[in-house]
Amino acid sequence: MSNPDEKKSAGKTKADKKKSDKLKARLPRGLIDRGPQDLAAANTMLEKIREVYELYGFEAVETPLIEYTDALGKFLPDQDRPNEGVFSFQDDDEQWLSLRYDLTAPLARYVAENFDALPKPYRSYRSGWVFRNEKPGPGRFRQFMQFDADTVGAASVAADAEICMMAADTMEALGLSGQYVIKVNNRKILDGVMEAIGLGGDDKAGQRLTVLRAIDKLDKIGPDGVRDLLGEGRMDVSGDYTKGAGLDEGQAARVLAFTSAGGGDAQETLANLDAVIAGSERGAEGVAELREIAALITGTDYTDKVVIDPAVVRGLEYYTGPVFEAELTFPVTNEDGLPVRFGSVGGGGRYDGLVGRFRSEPVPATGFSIGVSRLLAALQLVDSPILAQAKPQAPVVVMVMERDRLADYQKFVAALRRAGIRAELYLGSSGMKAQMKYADRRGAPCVIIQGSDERERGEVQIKDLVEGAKASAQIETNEEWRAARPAQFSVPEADIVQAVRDVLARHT
RNA sequence: GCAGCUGUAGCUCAGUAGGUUAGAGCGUCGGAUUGUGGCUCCGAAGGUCGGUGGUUCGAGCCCACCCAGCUGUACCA
Repeated sequence: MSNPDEKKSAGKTKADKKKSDKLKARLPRGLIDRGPQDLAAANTMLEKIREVYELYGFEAVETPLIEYTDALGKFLPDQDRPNEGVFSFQDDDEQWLSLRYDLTAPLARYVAENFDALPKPYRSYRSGWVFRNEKPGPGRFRQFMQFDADTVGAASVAADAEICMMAADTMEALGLSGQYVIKVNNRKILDGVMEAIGLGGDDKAGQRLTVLRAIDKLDKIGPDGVRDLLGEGRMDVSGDYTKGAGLDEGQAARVLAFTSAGGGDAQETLANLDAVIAGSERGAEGVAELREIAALITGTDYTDKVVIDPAVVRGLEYYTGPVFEAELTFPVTNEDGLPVRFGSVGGGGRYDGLVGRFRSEPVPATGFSIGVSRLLAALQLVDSPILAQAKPQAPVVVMVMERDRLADYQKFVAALRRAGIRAELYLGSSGMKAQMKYADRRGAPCVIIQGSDERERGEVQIKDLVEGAKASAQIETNEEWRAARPAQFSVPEADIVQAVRDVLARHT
């Protein structure tokens, strides 16, 4: 070649120029790529959930990722900040469209639009990506997957109870037996309490919402923190101040009495709640509904799995009755060994008003949503055996020794594929060593080698890479390693399929 | 949005009170070994020191502003 210096400097200037022009490959924050292991794990999980939902008689339905903005929420995007919270954009005709941020609002739209054609109660499930334009955090992404089941057109709390039992069965199917709890509460009780302390009426809606959010943070900031948020406000450790709901001490005490009404068992909790809501008609209705749910669950397999917890409120406004939350009961730590606050991995409740937005008559509905991405992250952090069994099998690699014999190699590959064995021909341009490295990196169970020597004998070499790796532990020098050709044997061409099967059988 | 912390190679990080050509480990690629993945050894590629401006004879280091990331918090229809 020419003068290396000259070549180097010439190459460098060129590369520098090129580099500054090049796009930087980067992923927007809060979004992730998923590799083969992640996909296999997620698919396994989705399949388990789907089986449970099917068993309960729910049918599949899919709606698009994009909806008219007004179908998702109450208002059009703020002209100045159209992407606040959701991702929104305008169609050709200037109508606002948004990426869905949950699967409930699109279902309500679907049911309303096809109301007359659907059997009622309509029971359906669906999974898919949803999008939120919010600050991401551990286990929180801007695109994530949910798996929902809903019963529309059934006002009975039997529908709510069924949803809870199905949520429990789903967690069992995911191998989380004894490691989760489905918490149930009823919005009407809290509404009753708020009514009783003078927070009823439309003009107090904002204040009621603040109370809901304060209670929602109970497990994070404790009763004292909640008390501050119910009153004047709270200063957190970072010095950030959150304005409170402005309740007086008596009112706050009343709310806190409600959240701490949980007893040793359902009967005790219900009795405590009766006392707390004394005098509120709406509250009494809520307790009665909870009592019915308890009656359907107590004494069954679900007694310890589905529990009444008055501190569960859910942040959303649209819930009108029973609300549910699925929570993991084991501690989760991240890669650095630090504890991670996972919160709930699923939630739901009754939303009797949501379909009614599109129709003149009210339509009762209840449903449950599993945060697939978050639950998957939790399962991965605890090395769940459910995911371990989902490892994809890597292909057998047929190596290319003689460039002009590609047709022969292709025949080997085809024979393996016909036998249902994942196989591929090496399609790169490198030599044998690189091909071995490639196969190793792919995780191939074995490679097929046929050079001129083997071809003349009508044979192929099969090298078992898994056994070979074990053998390498005993071998010190490379000379020895290469001479020994560990875990390698020769078979007639006609016996390739059977020989590979034998190798695969050894490693599964 | 608010607050704190952090930005040096693909990754994890050194970088001495401002002082020549900014380093290491891992990873990547190549060679020793033109037909054998591991180990070992040798070598190479890879950097606008987050950006801009300022102080200085001189800035990866000091100052200002900006940007990005992380953590907490708020919001999350």
